[in-house]
This record gives sequence, structure tokens and C-alpha cells, in this order.
Amino acid sequence: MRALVVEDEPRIAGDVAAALKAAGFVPEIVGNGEDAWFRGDTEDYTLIVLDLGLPRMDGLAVLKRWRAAGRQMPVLVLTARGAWAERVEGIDAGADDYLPKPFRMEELVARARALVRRSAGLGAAVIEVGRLVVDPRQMRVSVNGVAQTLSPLEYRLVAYLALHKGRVVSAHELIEQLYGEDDARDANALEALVMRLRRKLGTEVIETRRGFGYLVPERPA
Amino acid sequence: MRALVVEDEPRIAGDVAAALKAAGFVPEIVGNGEDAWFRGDTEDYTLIVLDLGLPRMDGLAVLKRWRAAGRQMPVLVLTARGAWAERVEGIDAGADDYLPKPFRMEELVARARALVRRSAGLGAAVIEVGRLVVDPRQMRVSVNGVAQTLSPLEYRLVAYLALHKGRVVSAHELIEQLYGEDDARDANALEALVMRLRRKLGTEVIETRRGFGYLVPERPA
DNA sequence: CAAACCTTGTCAGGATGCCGTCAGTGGAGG
DNA sequence: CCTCCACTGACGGCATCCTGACAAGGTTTG
Repeated sequence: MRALVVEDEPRIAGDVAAALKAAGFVPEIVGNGEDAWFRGDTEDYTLIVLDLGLPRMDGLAVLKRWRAAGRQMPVLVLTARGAWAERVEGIDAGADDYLPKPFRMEELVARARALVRRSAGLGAAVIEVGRLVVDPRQMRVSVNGVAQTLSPLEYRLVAYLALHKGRVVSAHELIEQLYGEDDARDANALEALVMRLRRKLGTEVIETRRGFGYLVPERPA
Repeated sequence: MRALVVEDEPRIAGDVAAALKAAGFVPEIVGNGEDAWFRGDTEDYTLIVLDLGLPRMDGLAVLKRWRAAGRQMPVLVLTARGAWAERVEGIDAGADDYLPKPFRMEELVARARALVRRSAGLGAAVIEVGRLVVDPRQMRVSVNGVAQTLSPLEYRLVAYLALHKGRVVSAHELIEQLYGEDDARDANALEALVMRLRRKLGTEVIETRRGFGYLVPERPA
């Protein structure tokens, strides 16, 4: 919950820092652009409040350099009242939000919270089993890091098995999952499918339990 | 690239829709809170512009219900001038940004672009993926540094795919985003469009996942 | 106001790859 | 050694996707 306050006017900087502190942040203050850039580039902050009028290096330049370097922390920009062109510039430079001066501290805190909340919402969207990784976004799976593109049926099969890793899934259940209940398929269709999958992913990914079904083992043998 | 404009004043709604359309969105308009809630809850929009003063159901209530239902699309809230308490409320209700009325269309468009970008987890003003660069401000794209002039539909297609880089987008979703919900198109129209794009940008920028859809890969093969 | 142009949907044909089926082989268990 | 289940390769029907051509509608240009 570290926050960086970039503001050259000591009184405002102090007020902002106090408000953030009251909201649960741990604020740090810098008063010029060069130091701001260095700190933002080398340290990790969950939020940065950036004033645009700065000595040594303009706030916009600082922001652009951060973004150019791939830094993605949320940045809340403070602009002068009515300078709407400046706001547009700021947003296009990579600001996540801006706040026109003068502002109420409550509003700043609310927007800071919103920014942090938003930047936090990311989860791991891949299924991982041993050396097997199933990526639903790309509809791809990879084994030992090498990616393979699968057909729809192949993908559904391995995805289902990966979801139920470590459990033996019967042929009956698999067929029901891959096709509907309505149009049943020959058991051999499933066998052929498994074989094509093994050819792409390697034999060890899908194990056979003779008489029971298939499974992907949690720990690869 | 679908956008929902929630505004009960027809003149403003029309202006906003026109501005968004010029920026590459496919805008749809609703004039009351109930319809707005329903549409936002059931359809997919890459952006929603929401006025707070609405008949049938207040804008804030609509927003809260969306968020309570787990909907996460970016929402830009329009507030009355100087009503800062309303802004704070709006942000706490889950708004991603707000714009005080009256506003300039240019500013609305700039913030709309910023919101969309941010929702895709991007910081910079241009969408960059591999050798492909999409510039929303100029509605131009370039590959390997050479700029290409695209038709409106072509631009919307690459822009949407670039926004969702690394994710397979189904033909159904693409058609829904490129045209409105109302006029559905043949799947072949999309295929023809993709082909024309590939002819301009090169075959490798848009990959086909047979049976799944299309995607622009994050790291070009 | 007409001509030229651009955009875009549609159609038809063709290429590609998916996938079920069949027939034959292999191996595990009794 | 026999039986049964699973594996494997080949084949072909069929769905998906690509591609070129054309026409309708809209827009720009002269």
C-alpha cells in the first residue's frame, strides 16, 4: 500500500499525504520531476499521485517515461482548473485518472481507492497440471513450454481432464461431456481422439486405466 | 467496439453517439434506467456512458446493480456541474470515471478511449502488439512501421482484436461487436473482412483458430 | 448532377483440416 | 494361450475457412 505523492507545493503535498495515510496508504513525498521519475522507476507503488507543474522535469514527461519503460502502476494526475487540453494530454500520456485542482480530499481518496481496486482485479486464468498448461484465452495448451494448437474436440477433452486432474474419468462420462447426451458416439471415436491428442502432447499426458477410463495425473510420473 | 449511451435527453444522446461513432465505436442509445440496466446486464459493451439523472431508475442504482451482478465493463458517468458529492458517490458505486456536464465532445472521446485502453490492461495511448500498432486517436494502424489506411469496419475489427490481444474471439462475438445487435450478418461477411485485412496488414497479424475464432497473438510466432 | 470511387455484403468455388468409421494390431489379465 | 479392451493407421465425408468476382449502396469528385 505504498503511495508516492509527487507535488512541489509543500502544503498541498502534506495534505494529500495525510489524507492518503488516513485511508490506509503509506505515503512518500517527492518535490521534483527527476527524483519522482527515479523513484517511480525503481520502487514499487500501488498508487502514484502526480502533479503536472514540477521543477526539473515536467510531470507529463515523467509519466511518459514511466510508461515507455513499461511501468504500469496506477497514476492519478493533478491538473490545473479548467485546463481541459492538459487533461486530455495527461490521459493520452498514460494517466489512469486525473483530478482538477482545487479538489476535496474526500474526492481524491475515493478516486485513489477506485484506481487501486481496479488495478488489483487480475487472476490466473490458466489450468496448470504438472508440465501441462491449458490456456482458455488462447484455446491452446502447452507441454513443457511448447505450445500446441488443438482442434475444438481435442481441446475440450484435455480441458475437461485437466479440470478433473487426478481423477479417472470414464469413457461414458467423457463422451457425454464432449458431445451431448443426445447424439452418442462410438467409444472408438473417443479412442481415436485420445490418440491424436497424445500424438500432439506426448504419451505421458493422458494415462489409461484399462477398464475404467482416462486421467491426467496430478504429478507426472 | 459496442458502446451503450444512457441518456434521456435525446439531443445530448445523439451528439454523444455521433462522437463515439466517429471514434470507431458502435453506439446504442437507451433513454431510461430500466432498459439501461437490462441491456448492460445482458449484452457485452466495451464501454458504457451513463447519465445520472434518468427516468424509471436512477443512474447510480443502475450502476450499483451492474456491479453487484459482477459486471465489470468500464462505465463513464456524466454528472451535473459542481456536484462533487455525486461524483464521489458515483465512483464508490463502481464508476470508472466521470465527466462533469457540460463537457466537450473531444474530452468525452479522449476519456472513453482511455477507459477502454485501461480496461484492457494497457497504459499507453496506442495499442501495441508485436509489429502491429493501433492508434485510436487517428484511427490508423501500422505494421512494421508502415501505416495503412483502413476502412471503418476494418479498423473496428483490428482494434477489437488488438484490445483483446492474446485471446481467441469467436466469430459470433466479433459480429456482435462490429455491427449492432440488431442487424446480424452472415459469417462469410466476417471472413471476407478478415481476408481484406490480411491483404493489407499481412497474413500473420490475425491468426485463425479453426472452430474457435480469430486472435492477434501477443508474441508473433 | 453525373461519373468515378470506395466500401461492403453476397455468392460460388476450392482448399484445408477435422473427425467418425473401419479394419487390423498390440498388449494386459486371467 | 485366449479374450477383451485399447491403440493405430488409413480413408472419406463433411464442416470450416479462404479467395476471387460481382453488385448494391454510399461517398467523393469533377
